[in-house]
Amino acid sequence: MTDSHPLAAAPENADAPPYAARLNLPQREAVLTTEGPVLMLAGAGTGKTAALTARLAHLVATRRAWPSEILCVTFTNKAAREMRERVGHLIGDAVEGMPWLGTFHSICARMLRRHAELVGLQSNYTIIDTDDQLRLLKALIREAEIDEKRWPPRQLAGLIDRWKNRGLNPDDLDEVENETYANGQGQRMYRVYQDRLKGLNACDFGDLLLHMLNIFRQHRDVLEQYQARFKYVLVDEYQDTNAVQYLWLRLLAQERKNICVVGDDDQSIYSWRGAEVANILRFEKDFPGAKVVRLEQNYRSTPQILAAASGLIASNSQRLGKTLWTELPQGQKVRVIGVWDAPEEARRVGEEIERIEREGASLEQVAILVRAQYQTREFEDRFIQIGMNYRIIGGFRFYERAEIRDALAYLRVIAQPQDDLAFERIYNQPKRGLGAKTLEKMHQHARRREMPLAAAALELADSDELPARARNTIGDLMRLFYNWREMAEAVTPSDLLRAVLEESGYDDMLKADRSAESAGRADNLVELARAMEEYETLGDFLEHVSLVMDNDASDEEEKVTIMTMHAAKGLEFDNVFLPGWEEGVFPSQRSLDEGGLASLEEERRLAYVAITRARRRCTILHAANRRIFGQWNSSIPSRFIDELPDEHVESETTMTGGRSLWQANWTESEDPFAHLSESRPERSSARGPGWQRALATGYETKQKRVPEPGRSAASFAAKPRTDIATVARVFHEKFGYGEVIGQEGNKLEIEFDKAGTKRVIDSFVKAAD
DNA sequence: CAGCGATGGGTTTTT
DNA sequence: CCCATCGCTG
Repeated sequence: MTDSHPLAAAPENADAPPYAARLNLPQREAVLTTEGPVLMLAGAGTGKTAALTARLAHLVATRRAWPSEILCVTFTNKAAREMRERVGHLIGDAVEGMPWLGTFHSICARMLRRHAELVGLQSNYTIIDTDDQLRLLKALIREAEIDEKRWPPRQLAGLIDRWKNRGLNPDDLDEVENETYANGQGQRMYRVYQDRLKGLNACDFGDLLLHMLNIFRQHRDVLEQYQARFKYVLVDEYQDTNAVQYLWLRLLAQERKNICVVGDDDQSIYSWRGAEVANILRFEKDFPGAKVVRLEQNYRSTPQILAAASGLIASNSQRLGKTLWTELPQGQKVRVIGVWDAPEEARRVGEEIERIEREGASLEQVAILVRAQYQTREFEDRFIQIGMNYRIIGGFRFYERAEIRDALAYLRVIAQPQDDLAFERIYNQPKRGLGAKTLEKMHQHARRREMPLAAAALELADSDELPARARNTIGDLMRLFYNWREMAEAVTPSDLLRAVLEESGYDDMLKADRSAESAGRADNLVELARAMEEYETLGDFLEHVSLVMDNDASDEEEKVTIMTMHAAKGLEFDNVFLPGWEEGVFPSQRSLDEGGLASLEEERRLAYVAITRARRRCTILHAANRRIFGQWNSSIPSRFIDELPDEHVESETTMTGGRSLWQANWTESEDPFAHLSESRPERSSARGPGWQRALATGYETKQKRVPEPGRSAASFAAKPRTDIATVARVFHEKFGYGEVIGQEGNKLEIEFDKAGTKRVIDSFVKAAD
């Protein structure tokens, strides 16, 4: 790169090792300052990961530390994986010897396996997820005879999480905290929950960190062992650390003080789940003499995008302050488009994407970033209609699906017979005729004999406590488990799973279920078995599944990405669309209500993150009307739009001129109320401004609206299918089963059983059998 | 024990 | 509006 900016005048240093050769001056400084505390303030797109990985490579290459002596912490598995890969490019196979590169949780889980007994666990403890956590809390709340309506389990779960995030054990709660749940029962319930987890030889996500913090605090020898081992500590996304993570890090780094943290206070968007920006703001106090390095040269975005984002974030008061600059050539102004309503917004975005696609852009380089998940629907609907490939990130994760959790529950009971939560999940799944009565009996017996549920079940199978039928069923089930445990010793985890699914009757259950989803469920289980192939032992796999497994669906096809702004952090795209910039939506009303100015500033940081995802083009949209939870709201443009510097923004609205606003864009082929008359006529009688109801109803008298002509590129591209005739039964991923009542090009008109009549692109349906 | 209607709640999300 | 969950009923 040819540097003209004085700060970037990094002399081409022939002596510089390869990993440092392409770094700019501040980056190089961050890499080469190995001793002592370093705070790297890295703005969006300034190459912080490059600096971080180079630093790691430098430490190893100069023999300052073995890979196994470096602690490198990230927040997400994805970040950890990426880091491992990039470090691998720099130092080669030595990266294999980096056991301590990972997320806070996976690193703590690994440590905790070694020291489990210090907190009353065995080393094969189970890590429970939020679903199990909730079910357990619910049971405990019932046992405590607390009104679960007034004091919902979710709330208690939230409180416990927050306490753990702050590093608080049950004994550490003060009166005020205690009072926050069920009139002073918070502390007791927290304690009961922790005790019960120990009994189950289990811990939740928060415990992984809290247990390790407790161990470090109470067992100096253990702490010293790790302090001695970790010669260098590196932390990514430091602005996202919460109190417990901060305390844990501080203990580990306080001896050698070779800690390098990387973060950006302007990108702190997770305070609502316990992250404390304060951690980054006070780093210099915690580690006196810390070297502060600012990375301010942006390599990602055009000057216009950068200026727009910088102008916006300048409205925040609480920040360390950075001045981003770039040498990239001029680009286009940030566009702000005002539309009438959400459907038009989606339509407009679709058109824009088709346009840039025609200009040769890849759909992979297009993202739509929304504030809240519900906003994705509108785009999904629209994209299905025009046949645009898209993927929605977020929502259900693979391992959160019921069938996956069922399968895992079987495996957990096999691996860890004490896991009552898992046993309870599957003892009657598939249905074996064991109901609440039997469960109650098992619980009673288990409590009396102080043994796990599965063990109690085994004993009951040999007693007269239960009716013969239930007794036999349980006996059979326990025999199965006995066999599986033996099998677990001999076969691979994935073969074991296949046997379990077959012999438990789970496969048969899915086969018998003729509903639309069951085929997909079976596929997911096949996929799960396949994912297990790479694990040697069941224990390995179970740990990975609870901590590490995420499904980044590997698609071959190019797709537009639709996701939340939160999920987009750390990513970049050539073209970014930011819909829904309206007061109440973004900034979110709820956020404002709950957190006041601090929340507004966090929303603004979110806007900053969103804009800085864009490399070349950024388009912001706002609609005048939007239906939220069935209610029509008319809205005004987000204050964030006003805060964008005028000279870098180009505004446009479809609602111009003296004509009434809605008419401006209402044509035969494209009317703003298409969605109202489309297949759900009852919608037109929805509550709403009277004039709107009147209009909608009036328009509806035309009955069959001429469907929008296929103006989308995608719909021209595909050839009509000939394998689907009118009146054929078909299945559609989203709308379910239906009957084809018309065909026009590659578009089918289908009367769905559940979803009404819709026009869809034929490639989205398959023949139903 | 399954299936139904009432009910209530509905940002952001990782691990 | 859409959904998940719940308690009641057959």
